[in-house]
Amino acid sequence: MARPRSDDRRNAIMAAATKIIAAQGIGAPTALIAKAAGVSNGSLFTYFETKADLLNQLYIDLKSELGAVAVDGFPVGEGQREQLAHVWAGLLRWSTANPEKRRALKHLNVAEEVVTSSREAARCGFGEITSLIERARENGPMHAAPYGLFAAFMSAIAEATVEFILQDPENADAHRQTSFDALWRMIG
Amino acid sequence: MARPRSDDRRNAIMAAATKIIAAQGIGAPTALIAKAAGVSNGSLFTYFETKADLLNQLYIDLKSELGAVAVDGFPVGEGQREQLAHVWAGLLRWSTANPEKRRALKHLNVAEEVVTSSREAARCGFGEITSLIERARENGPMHAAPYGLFAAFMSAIAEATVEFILQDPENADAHRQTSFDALWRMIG
DNA sequence: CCTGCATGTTTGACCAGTCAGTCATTTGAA
DNA sequence: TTCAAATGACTGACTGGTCAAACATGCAGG
Repeated sequence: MARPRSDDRRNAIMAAATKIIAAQGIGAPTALIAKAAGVSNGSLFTYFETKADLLNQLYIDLKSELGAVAVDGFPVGEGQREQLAHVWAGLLRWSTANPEKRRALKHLNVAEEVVTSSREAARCGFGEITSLIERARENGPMHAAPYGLFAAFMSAIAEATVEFILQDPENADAHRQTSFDALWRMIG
Repeated sequence: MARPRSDDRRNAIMAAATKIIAAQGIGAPTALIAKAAGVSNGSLFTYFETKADLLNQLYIDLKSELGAVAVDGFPVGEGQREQLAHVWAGLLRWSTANPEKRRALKHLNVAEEVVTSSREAARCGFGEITSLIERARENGPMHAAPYGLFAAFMSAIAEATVEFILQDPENADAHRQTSFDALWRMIG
């Protein structure tokens, strides 16, 4: 058998794409990504059918990683406030500790090339978080609001907080606390 | 004197750019914008030095319009809650009534081509709103939070709300109310 | 009223550069 | 030797921006 199509290469391309897209946005040339991955540009297209395919895969990958990190070490026995605080801290920690991944994800979030089915696929990594949120708000003033609206608020606040922490990292903890308190006040 | 460089043409290009950029994003070819404006592609570059110049002008234009609309009919004598509700309603009304302008603005907001000085220039249309927000939160639990963080929360929530209203226009009023209540709860 | 000229504007074919994706050729493990 | 995998020069499509020619307009003098 010939040298196998290694997953290592795939991952190298994904990692390179993360870096390049974080720096240059979705418009970055595939040739640059291939080069950064130590791969010929022709090879890139044996691992990903099209550029759009690469972007979609990367989106799912990053989003899933974010979801997984946020529920890691989930405090099962605790109250809702502590559980949500845990998830909140996890989201912010990953985003601030992996600025390139976050930045790439930010670009992918608004990219037209990333199709609906990819967005749905990525959502399934957030099942635990979704149900936590549902439970947390069901007795508060936002119980009647559609879930999507509330989820949009949450991720919007998270996004704004991360943006702010990256600008002012010294007060990261304070900003995290401020944003969580604001979020909790919003819930009820 | 020969036919003057009409502002009408400039505006036509701006309007066309709004439409095309809303539909295709920042990457839309200038030729398409020129065509939609009923102008040759060469002419476009007599009104705007470069594509980036056009994007910056358009950004300032749209953002200023949004700011102006939000403070239109500002209820000077009323309480802070009513004042903020007025601004909130104004922001959401403009955004939902002008989906193309909003969509174009959304693209421009994240465009690298739009430089810092343009963003600053656009901010001055929001002076009134800024001071209102400062007054509104100065006695609440967010009084210690940096202004930028709070402003980011606000515009993030507004953005999420608009997105949601456009998906579910029948319940626009309910969503507007929900989001304002959430915002007000956040303030204190 | 017409004609010719000067001034300034509009035009669109064109240019140079860029990009995603292809494919004939090479490589190297089995 | 065999053959899947890797390569990178190449292609065709497209883009922002240019520029020489065409055109509109106002005016002076016949």
